[in-house]
Amino acid sequence: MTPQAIKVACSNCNLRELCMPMGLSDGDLGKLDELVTLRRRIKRGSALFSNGDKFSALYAIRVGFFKTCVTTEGGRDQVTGFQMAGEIMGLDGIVGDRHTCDAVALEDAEVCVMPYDRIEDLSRDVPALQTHVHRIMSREIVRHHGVMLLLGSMRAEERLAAFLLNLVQRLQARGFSSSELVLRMTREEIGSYLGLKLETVSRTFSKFAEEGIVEVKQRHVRILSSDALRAIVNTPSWA
Amino acid sequence: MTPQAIKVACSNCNLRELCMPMGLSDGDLGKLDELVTLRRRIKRGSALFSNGDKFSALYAIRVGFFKTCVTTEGGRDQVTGFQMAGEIMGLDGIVGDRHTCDAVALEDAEVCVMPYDRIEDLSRDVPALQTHVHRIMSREIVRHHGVMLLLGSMRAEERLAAFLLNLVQRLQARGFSSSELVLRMTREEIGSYLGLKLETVSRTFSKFAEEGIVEVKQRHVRILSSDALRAIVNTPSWA
DNA sequence: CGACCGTTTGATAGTGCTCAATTCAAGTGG
DNA sequence: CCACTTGAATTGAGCACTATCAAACGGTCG
Repeated sequence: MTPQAIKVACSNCNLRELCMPMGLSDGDLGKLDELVTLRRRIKRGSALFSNGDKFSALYAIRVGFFKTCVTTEGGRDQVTGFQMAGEIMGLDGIVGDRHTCDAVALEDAEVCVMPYDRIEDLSRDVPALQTHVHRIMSREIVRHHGVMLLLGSMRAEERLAAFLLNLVQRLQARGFSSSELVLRMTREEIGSYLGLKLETVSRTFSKFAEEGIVEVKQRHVRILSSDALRAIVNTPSWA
Repeated sequence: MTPQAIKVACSNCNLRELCMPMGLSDGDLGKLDELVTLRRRIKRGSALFSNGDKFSALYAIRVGFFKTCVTTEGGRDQVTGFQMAGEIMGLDGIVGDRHTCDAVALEDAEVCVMPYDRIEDLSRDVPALQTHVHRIMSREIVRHHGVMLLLGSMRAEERLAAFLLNLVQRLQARGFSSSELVLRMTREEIGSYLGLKLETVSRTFSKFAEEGIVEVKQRHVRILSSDALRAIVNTPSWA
């Protein structure tokens, strides 16, 4: 077995605690290796899949950072999420056999391709995988509830604070610093995700910086007081 | 077989085109009847399940109308959706084995209880059911993308127009009028869902009425021009 | 019939948006 | 190597939209 082949296997992947294999026994984990038939590289700025594309597989991010966004005929545009290593993309395509959003790489990336029909077959044989697939989809639904809370009831500062806390929390789970991060997206993309204009995002960053909560130099952000951020999120303006 | 027993069966349910049995063959449909072990009545104002409750089943609405909402420690509150006959509730509970939102009946209701472990077992035997469960979850994810678009990029009029169109479209699929409807929720609940205050919802209704787009008498709404509503949604204010 | 909850409507204030100018970082080509 | 171009980020001023506070109205159900 070549080193190359070893690297493909889920059982040896350093993301196995976060990604598809999460919670599977060693025995089941071996079967999962049949699932990932292919890896695909996506250059920064290009799409892994786009609205209207035929749905055929789910994708696990190995390296890189993505945004997903929906667009309407009317030209309305909305970033629906940012995805990082170990996270699963493509669930939107199951219901109508076509993707309904775009998945765009914000930096050079690599994904594991998991053909959907194989997932269905394999999860009939491996109950733990079946459960896990359900969990992944349920987690996405619960995540959306959080986003609705954010978009529906928070003000600009609260939204940005929640956004930063969410990002560092996910980065920390991947072994990165919980106080320092490099944003992979523009102010406009952050704004779209948070339901704000880019100027408002920029101003809010500046405000946080003035208050000594964060240091911001372009896309480099250092969080000086995550407690302050948490207080902003947990203490609604009307309280 | 008593008439009572006949009514329980999915195979005889008048919602089978919309609900869990959708797209299943007659043979598979018979197996589905094992799934629904119990029906449960919920009085108006009380909860089918609440945040923190142990997750054990998914629920299909037979009659009635629900809202789902999430609440934070900080006292923030957000309606995440309104559900009507034939729709599935409880998917949020899968990931953490506990429900993360409340499902409250907005009128006297009745649901079919589908124990989750049976769903998992049965969908291993019935591939069509497995696919269908995945589709239901995927549909929920795609629906959330639409809500994000609404909350993230629309103004009050656009949100309310989109809300009304969505409601009548779902009601029409259930055989109701596509121009007349009775709102089962308060202005405050509509506002929470749309990220607006109740006064803004009320004012926007009045504005639509002045413009001759709808007739509004309390919770009775008659849509006079769904084209006008569509135009409001499809033509962003900045266009 | 009366009390109460939900709704409507008005006046005012605040938050975030729009338009616009400037700064900054990183390439690109002479 | 530096002037130039380009895209992103910052900052300012004025305004539009929605929230807030407050009062009056109406329907529903004990």
